[in-house]
Amino acid sequence: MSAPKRFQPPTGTRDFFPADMAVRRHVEQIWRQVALRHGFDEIDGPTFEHLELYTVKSGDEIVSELFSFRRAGGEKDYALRPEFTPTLARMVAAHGSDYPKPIRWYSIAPMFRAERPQRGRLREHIQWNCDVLGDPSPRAEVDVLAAAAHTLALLGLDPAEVRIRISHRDLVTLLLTRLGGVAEAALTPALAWLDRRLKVEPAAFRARAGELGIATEALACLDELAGAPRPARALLGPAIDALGTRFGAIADGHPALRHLREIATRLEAAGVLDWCDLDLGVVRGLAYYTGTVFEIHEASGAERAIAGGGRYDRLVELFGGPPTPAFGFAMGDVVIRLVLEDRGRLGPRESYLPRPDAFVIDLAAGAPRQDAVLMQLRRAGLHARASGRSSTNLGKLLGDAAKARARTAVIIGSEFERGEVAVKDLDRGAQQVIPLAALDGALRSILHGGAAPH
RNA sequence: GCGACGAUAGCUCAGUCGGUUAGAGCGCCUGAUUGUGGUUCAGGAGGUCGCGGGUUCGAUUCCCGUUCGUCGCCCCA
Repeated sequence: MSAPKRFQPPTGTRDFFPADMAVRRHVEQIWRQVALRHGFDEIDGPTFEHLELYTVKSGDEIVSELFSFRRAGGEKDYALRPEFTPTLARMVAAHGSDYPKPIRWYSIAPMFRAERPQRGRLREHIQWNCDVLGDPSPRAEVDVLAAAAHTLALLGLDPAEVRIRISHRDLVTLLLTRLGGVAEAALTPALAWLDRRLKVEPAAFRARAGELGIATEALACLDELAGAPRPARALLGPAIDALGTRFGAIADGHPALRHLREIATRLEAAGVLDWCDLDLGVVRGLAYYTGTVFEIHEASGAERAIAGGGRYDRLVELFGGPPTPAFGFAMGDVVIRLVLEDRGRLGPRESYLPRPDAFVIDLAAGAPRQDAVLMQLRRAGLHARASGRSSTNLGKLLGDAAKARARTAVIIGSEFERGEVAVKDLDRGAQQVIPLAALDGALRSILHGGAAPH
């Protein structure tokens, strides 16, 4: 026999052993719970798509960032999905008309990218997408943003720790053209450079901005509006309060500003406005965004963006569907988990594993009666486990029960001949002898917090 | 695709200025007169020092390569 070959997981991927999986489920369950409560239906699509789905808008450069492949002997190019939105837009373009508008869908699924892993970025991660399609009004934004804020709260974070930074591409464009003097042709590179504003040296930023034709007036305004994001509450007041004296007068009455103010009004009513900042520095790199864009960041700027999203009113049309305004966002599991760890919001990993309702111990090791009791409990809907060892040492078996974090131990001993078992509440230590026929009820009474009768 | 740094027990790490049997804590297994746990005590198992090559009398230690990881660049979904 040849020497065994040891395999490691591929670069940038993760193995989820039980405790890690339990933490993952903790986050996913909150995502799912929020989506459900907010009226989103779950969908999914293929894990890989035709490569063209991603290149049609972004050009061929993006291929190097995708895992793309071709079936042996085949001629079609495929790619593991790097994001969900193209799949969603494709699905809506094909069958969106079958559903009443607005469509509110979510998905929780793995996404892939071929880049070198670094903090907060792996080659495979689990991503939650939440989208509203067919509603051009600010209600779409509010539906999504409220779900995002609700999620942050349920994860144990508060508005002092994480901020939802909201922006609008039309406002940024207006600023660049009217105040910055940027020509139409230079708009796209100017927006792209803006996206990098906080990642490069201020001097380097100004130098390149000058080349792009962005006037110093606009840069000063950006420093004011994007350097220190102001609470989105400012949108409830005059335009000058929200956008400053220079830009406020120009933007006053602009549809984009009106849109943002309507969003703010509704966010206030929903009780989530205080999670939000207005930050025109948020542009987002993706080409398909058309209006409102936002990112969620840890307040101190630590870690990468926790989530990001925006309006993509043209994308469904681009994939051959009817004109369908859309707004959505995506949150990955990697960064949010880092933030929760940074903030000490995650307990010990093991604490997320499900606790067995009952741990069945048979003092005559290996007897079939143990299987009978286990199945009785399982048929009654309880989570029942037993030790894998063949010991009859009750102390050790109770140790196993404690290690499994079981809530009760069902001990099968000599009483079994009389049709009885001992039931021990492992959290409180109390123990009683119960007829087998009454076992389910006795366990449920313990599990539901009722103190065992003394 | 590029750069820096790292890899010793299941986990977190110490150590070897190149030299006999490589250590600790935690975890795991066994036991402490055979029906009561998460404490204690005593034992025990477990490492080709990531992998491959080179230098050397001798390499876990030095050099090169490689894989994986961490952090950054590019890019950003």
